[in-house]
Amino acid sequence: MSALREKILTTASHLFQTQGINSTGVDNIVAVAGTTKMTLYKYFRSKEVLILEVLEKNQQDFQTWLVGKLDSSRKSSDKIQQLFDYIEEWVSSPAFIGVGFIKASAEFPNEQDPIHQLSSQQSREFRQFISKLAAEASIKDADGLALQLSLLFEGAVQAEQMNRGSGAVKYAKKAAKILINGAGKT
Amino acid sequence: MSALREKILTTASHLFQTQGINSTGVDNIVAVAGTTKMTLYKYFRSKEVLILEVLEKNQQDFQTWLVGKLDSSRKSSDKIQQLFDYIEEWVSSPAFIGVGFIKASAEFPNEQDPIHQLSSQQSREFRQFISKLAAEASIKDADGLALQLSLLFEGAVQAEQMNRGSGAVKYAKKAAKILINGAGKT
DNA sequence: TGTTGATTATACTAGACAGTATAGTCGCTA
DNA sequence: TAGCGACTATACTGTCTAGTATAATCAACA
Repeated sequence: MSALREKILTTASHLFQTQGINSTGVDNIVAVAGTTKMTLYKYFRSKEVLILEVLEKNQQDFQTWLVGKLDSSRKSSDKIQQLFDYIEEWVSSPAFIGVGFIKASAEFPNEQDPIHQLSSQQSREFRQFISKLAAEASIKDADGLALQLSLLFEGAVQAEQMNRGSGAVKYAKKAAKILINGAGKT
Repeated sequence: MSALREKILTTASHLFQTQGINSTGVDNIVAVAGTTKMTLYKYFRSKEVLILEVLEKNQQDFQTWLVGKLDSSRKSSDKIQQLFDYIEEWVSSPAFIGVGFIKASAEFPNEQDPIHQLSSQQSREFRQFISKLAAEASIKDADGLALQLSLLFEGAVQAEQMNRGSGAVKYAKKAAKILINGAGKT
């Protein structure tokens, strides 16, 4: 894949998170990425398509990283226990700038909007991923626990973005342990 | 206070939540409110001031409603237990359209922005309110529990907005009970 | 050297948007 | 009935933005 294309994607991702999606103009993106509008529109049909691709890339990068971490776990039933350890590691890293689909669904609340639809789909998929981990750990109401953990996750990311270094993730992790240990097993 | 001023505030609040703040134009607001820009700018110096007032009104309305509900509790130590019952009632009501400061902080991520500052202040104040309830219930780490409950709250509101009727609040409530009961007392 | 493809530079269109100016309408009250 | 204040109607300015058109540059390569 073209290096310029990549550069535009990462630049857009960064600007979207730090300035907001609607507040970030195409001119702004190309200026920071060191290219021109012509090139951007060569790779992306429209700003909307760019936004969608940024969302997909972000989610894929995170999922890939997370799955890689979890695969090093010895037993699959341990994975749900370690989930928030990795989430904390990820959120605490200096490179962390937020979760795309959370911000996007807030900025595009209209349910007919393709951007909103992709956002809520990603949120759903992440919840299903957690549910799978819960099921592997023989938890009875895997979907219920997954929903609760996803609430903690989204809340923590939100809080961490609202004021950085609030320690929200640390407490989310503690809460997650309590909820996991309190969940009934099959 | 002027009825028109009130009408503009509630109309703007509704449009901000359903379409996004940045995506809602002043022309749009006055058209729906059935008035003109001249009148809007008579009551609000700028769109930014309007946004700030909408945020303040929303939070005040919610807090007033919530405090009224909680005051009917017999013992003050019961209040923290009932908090999520009322939150569920509020989120499940047809009139619910979201929480202003969550959306606003997502759309205005710049920490220097007055709108972002007000949003994060409101989030902080709500957390302190929960902390006070926790302290009244003799919970040892009141601030820690309050942070966890606020994560559940914000996560649930977010989820409920992402797809309505997902039952997120119900599971948030269950999680809250577990966390409250698991918290150490002084 | 001449051609090709990717990229740049720059200027443009068309529409949206915040905010203002000016004149007019309507109802109330003296 | 005359005046006053709240509100409307409408047109305007200036700025920003997404997206396009056109020509120029540059590097690789045959």
